[in-house]
Amino acid sequence: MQLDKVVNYHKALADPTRIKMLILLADGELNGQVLAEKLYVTPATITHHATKLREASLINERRDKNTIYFSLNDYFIKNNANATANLIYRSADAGMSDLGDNHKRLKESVLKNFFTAEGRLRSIPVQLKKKLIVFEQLISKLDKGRKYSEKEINEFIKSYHDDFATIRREFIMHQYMFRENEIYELNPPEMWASWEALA
Amino acid sequence: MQLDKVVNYHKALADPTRIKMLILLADGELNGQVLAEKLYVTPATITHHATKLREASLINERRDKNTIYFSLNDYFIKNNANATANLIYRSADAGMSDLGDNHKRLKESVLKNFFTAEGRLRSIPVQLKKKLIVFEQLISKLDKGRKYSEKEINEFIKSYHDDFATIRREFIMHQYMFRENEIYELNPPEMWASWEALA
DNA sequence: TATCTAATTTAATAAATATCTAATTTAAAT
DNA sequence: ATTTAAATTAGATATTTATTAAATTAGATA
Repeated sequence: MQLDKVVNYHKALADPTRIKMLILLADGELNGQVLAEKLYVTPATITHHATKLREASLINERRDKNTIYFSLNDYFIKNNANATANLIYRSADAGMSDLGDNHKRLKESVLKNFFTAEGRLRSIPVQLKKKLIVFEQLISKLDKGRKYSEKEINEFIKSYHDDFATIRREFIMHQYMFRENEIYELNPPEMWASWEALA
Repeated sequence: MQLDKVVNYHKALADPTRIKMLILLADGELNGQVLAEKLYVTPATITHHATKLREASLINERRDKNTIYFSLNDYFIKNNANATANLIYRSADAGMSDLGDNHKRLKESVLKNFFTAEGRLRSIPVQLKKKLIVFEQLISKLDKGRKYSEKEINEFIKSYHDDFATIRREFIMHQYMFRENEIYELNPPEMWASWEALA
């Protein structure tokens, strides 16, 4: 269940000292001593908070001699927020209606640029919006209601892109599929992390 | 200071029972008794959580006779998430000349400050937004459609900055270029992780 | 080897918080 | 005016968590 993940993400951000740490790190990497000084707490406290931020994937670390430098993990800070709305609204109006022209155009452009003429995936988009378009294109090739073994899923993804592990993980993360006892199955579209939540 | 607001927002979502309440409410309004029953807690507990959710503007209430019906406040659930990233990224560098203006101004400022008169890159910006501006400036000097060897790419980057390895890696990471069999080539701009995603 | 430095762990404490039961309030309905 | 149903408040308890001082670890460096 990803409930815990969402809760932990918010717990990580539910403390003023940790938010201040992130604000400081937005200016560039800093080590524990410096953070402690700027925030008027002891290094032990920084270690404590760094652990929580690390567990939520909000920071990265780099060691240089005895010093550990912390920096932001941009990706997770930006994208985890969506996971919350997606979790809450999974059954809500993911319906048709206002598929704006913009999105239609973006979709065309993404499908054209990220897929080869043979239909292979060139690379995984970095921008979430585009990534979801790509994933939904792949997902549309799977059968609703059918149960897939992990091996089958891997083979399926590999027919589009070599990095099947990443993509398989993201399929779960964005709730296109769910896994139970090593068996994978599509979720209903209402549960997908579709682009509409991102406006 | 909006720090408290952001912290409170995350505190409100940092509890599994409250997230479950919101998930239930996504299907439509419910009163306290029903919520208590579905979540296996007492009405008093629901009152407690409702107070926190109300303080974070995540729910609305409507009274009908003796019954109070709770419902989601869509607006705040969808929009407060951005406030966090904004707080983290915006309040950094508050002293510099790029205060929340349009992108054109920021771009001018970045190009002016991060490049020498001779066009060399002084340093790699830490802030993602600025970093992408710098990268796009470099990328604009490469030829679309042309195939580059790794050595050529290294030489090209070195003409701007000594740390060619980092920059080359980031070119790939942010999808300005792709690499195949040691050959580098520009991606179309639609694939770039451009600044627009960060607003 | 001994020493220095940054970070972590440990143990203790104080504050915050999630939950319950029991009592109280609110606003009908009888 | 009494009764009833839903919600809130108050008080108690157990858990979590933010913080610190002190001890320990992990890497340099002399």
